[in-house]
Amino acid sequence: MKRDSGGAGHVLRVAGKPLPRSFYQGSPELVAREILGKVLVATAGSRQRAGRIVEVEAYHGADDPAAHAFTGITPRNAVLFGPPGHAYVYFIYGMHSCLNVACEPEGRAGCILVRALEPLSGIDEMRQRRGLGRHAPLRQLTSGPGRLCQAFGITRATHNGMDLTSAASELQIVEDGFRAGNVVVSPRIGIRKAAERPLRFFLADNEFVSGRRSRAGQ
DNA sequence: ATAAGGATGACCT
DNA sequence: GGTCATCCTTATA
Repeated sequence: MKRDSGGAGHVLRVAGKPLPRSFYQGSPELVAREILGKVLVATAGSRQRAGRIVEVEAYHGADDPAAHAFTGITPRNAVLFGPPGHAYVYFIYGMHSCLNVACEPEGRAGCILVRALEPLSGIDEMRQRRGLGRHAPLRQLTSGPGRLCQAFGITRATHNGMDLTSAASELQIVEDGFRAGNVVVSPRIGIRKAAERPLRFFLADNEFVSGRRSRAGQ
């Protein structure tokens, strides 16, 4: 797929309906593997942003000390215990939002955290929302969970609990026929508890995966 | 390397 | 009511 310039009035070029609720009913690991390569789409009026999911992490419930759901249901994490396919958005470090998607059947907590996207469309708008210059490298737009939420305008106030499987939803995840190549598994990033579990999944050799690389980028 | 930043939950009184 | 440690990060130097 080609990237567009992100101009106003761009029409969605990713065909297809949002992924169905059944897609999210499995375990977080399973959903994490399968969601790689799918496309996150945010629509606002005639404008839209889209990016391919290239990096995610899986979080469980009572058996995962690093998960928000670990200590049981609270007002903040209630979405995780609800039906799958809904967005769990939380605010962290006083400035960033993070986007998760609830997995597992209703009553069981679990989710995947979206950590990085490859920008596909709405790129100019992403640059604006990120406060970057007109020629900022694409990698600075959506390589990181906070960055991608800023680029897409995702906040807890407007998106927490949103059903991503509804065709009418402002935020959706769709399949566009892309075939994900090799998937790499590693420990999750930035956590202290259960840090050894291999629950981070990303597309091998994709430049938009977050985190430190050998030299280039940041 | 590390400062910035704010919501949350746990634990008090 | 209040305080405090924690937190799935990012942009700087």
